[in-house]
Amino acid sequence: MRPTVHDIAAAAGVSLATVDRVLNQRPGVRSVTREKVEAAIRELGYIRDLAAANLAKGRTYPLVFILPASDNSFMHGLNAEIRQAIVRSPAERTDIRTIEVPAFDPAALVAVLEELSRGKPCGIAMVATDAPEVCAVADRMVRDGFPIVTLVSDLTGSLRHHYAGVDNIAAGRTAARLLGRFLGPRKGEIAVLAGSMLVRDHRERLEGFTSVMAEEFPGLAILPVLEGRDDPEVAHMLVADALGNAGIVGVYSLGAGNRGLIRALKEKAVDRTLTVIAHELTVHTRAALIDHTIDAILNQDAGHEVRSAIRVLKAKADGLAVIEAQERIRLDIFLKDNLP
Amino acid sequence: MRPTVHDIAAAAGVSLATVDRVLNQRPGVRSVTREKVEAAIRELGYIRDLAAANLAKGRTYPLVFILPASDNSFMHGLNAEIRQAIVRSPAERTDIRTIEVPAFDPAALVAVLEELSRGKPCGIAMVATDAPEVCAVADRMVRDGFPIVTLVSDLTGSLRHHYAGVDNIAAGRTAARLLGRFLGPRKGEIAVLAGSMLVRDHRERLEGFTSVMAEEFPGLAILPVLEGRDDPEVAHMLVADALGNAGIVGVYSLGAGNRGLIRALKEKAVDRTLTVIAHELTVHTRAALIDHTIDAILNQDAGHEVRSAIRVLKAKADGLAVIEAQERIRLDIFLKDNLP
DNA sequence: CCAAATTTGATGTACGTAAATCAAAAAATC
DNA sequence: GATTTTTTGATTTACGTACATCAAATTTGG
Repeated sequence: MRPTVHDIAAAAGVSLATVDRVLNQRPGVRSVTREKVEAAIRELGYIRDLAAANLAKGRTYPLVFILPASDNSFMHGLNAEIRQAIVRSPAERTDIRTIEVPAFDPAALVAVLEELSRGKPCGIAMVATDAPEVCAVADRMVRDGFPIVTLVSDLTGSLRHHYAGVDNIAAGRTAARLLGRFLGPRKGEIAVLAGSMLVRDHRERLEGFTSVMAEEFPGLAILPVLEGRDDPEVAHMLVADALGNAGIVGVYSLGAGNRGLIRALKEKAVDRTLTVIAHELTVHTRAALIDHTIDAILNQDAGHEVRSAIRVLKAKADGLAVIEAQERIRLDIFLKDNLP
Repeated sequence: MRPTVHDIAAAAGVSLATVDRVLNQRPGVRSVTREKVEAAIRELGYIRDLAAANLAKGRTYPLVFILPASDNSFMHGLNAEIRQAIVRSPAERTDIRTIEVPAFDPAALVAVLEELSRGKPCGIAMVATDAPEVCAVADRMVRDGFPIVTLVSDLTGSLRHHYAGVDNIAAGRTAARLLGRFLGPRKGEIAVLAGSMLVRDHRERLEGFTSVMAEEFPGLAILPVLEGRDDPEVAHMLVADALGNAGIVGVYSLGAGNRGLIRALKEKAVDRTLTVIAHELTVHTRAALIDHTIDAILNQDAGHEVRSAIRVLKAKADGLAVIEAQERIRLDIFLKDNLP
């Protein structure tokens, strides 16, 4: 049987009340006695029963998710996963709420964080806009004891406890290698469709992509990046226009707005053998993968990200360790054969 | 606040004892009253607090992992993950033990299951040897109320509650497409190295592989399968021998024993441009991926499989739902750029 | 309508921890 | 040595559920 508070009280020769004072760092214990108790805790290998403690305290974990107000499939999916987590809240003792902030707006995010830091949430998960002022507030809050994890998009050089998202440089590198290998000996130009170069994940994907392309596939030249603002209409226009260039042999779409990309490909490239790699598995990209319009999809699992963020925040709130391997968000590579 | 047993007792106009009798299906309740209580439970949306219940019952989850006594990297990794889970046992109320059985020996597995069915484990996870007699015992135990999940290797047509492993047909298909696309216009022969065609996962990988190859890459011919018995020495010999065939342009290694494969490749194929796809990420395959001896690795995450099996077994023991998406074991595709 | 059987209520204890109160003991101060 | 302060002990209640016991009420059978 696991030792209980009673056992350590007996072992240390003190009363239950004193053990409780030590365990919950309440005042009124001489340091000699405190050490006696701590010794007993170590010797018996006491670990408190979190479930029993939470029951006694009537504890819940108030968590806040801060999300950008972006209207794309991925953010919708992320929202849906958070709603699922809210449904599971009773069983997990969580109390989750979401706050929407304008996208790419550091000031708005800072304002929300400032507001939260006056409150009592025991954990914050945010899709971070990567700006120094955001980083500064986040770091201050971390130092004040707020568990903070970044979700999907990280904060450069921040003290945040954890990043629940994929390694976007690796994603870009992987895309480059897949594209390069799929094209084999073919030479030509590669069109890159991004959302905005102001977003960190997009910049990083591009960075990874261009570096592998330069190092390993010198026969492929990257054309100037098309910024589709994650908007299907804009993306459609840009890609349709770019496909006028007959030298293009491949496309890498590293952001959202793939509906527009797919439409443009179906209109303009029926007769051509383009190799296309896109990010994010949606109904549209899935269909395009199946009908060979797209050759591979790189994906991050929003459900995994949300569940991971919650697990990590709870663990940090309790001062517990996390299982690193479990919380690593993988870059999923989907070909038409391994779709879920 | 969540409703408690007290609330439903009050709402149904009965005593706590009666509510308890209904909740824990104890006898001595008229069906009229039982229905009154059940109505109150539904109306108030009562869900019992599992943590409190487990505390009151002093419940633990005795789980058994049945593993083949195979001496390869993957099984060692699986064992290590189970040991990690055992370390976490106190916090998770699990009580995990492992049993080793001879590999590919249905009778031995059946004997162990029979033995367990006389005992009290609340859940069994097993790397199944896919034989009708195993399936029969497993199904009987499922009907008797034992939660059973298959791990890594499934039981054809069984009633097991869950399979914690990858879709091996999809894995084979994915390998074929990767190999086909990487080879591009090249024509030639493909060597396939398996462990044993008696193992279901290997059969399935081969099945998926050959079907995609036949459908989509007619220029590539699959040579007769080399059965390396998951043994590096045997694999080395077979591959070294096969590489005498100058028509070989690609290799698919769908089992273990990759150390031998890699050695053979380094000895015999330095001057050739072979495309190689292998299963299972180990120190050896990882190094080979980095030095370009291998082009892609397909992997199943043993840690994820073990944690998933435990979550599912606990949920089944409690009659709870599982999060399907969370328990789906993904086929990881590693290129040298997205290694963990 | 009475006796027997069944159903229900009332109550208490337990699980392991948190948290509070009040009294008792020990230590520090003068 | 008396007084104040600090430290400790003893005890209780609570969290939400499980489970056991015994008495009281109700239903059923004859």
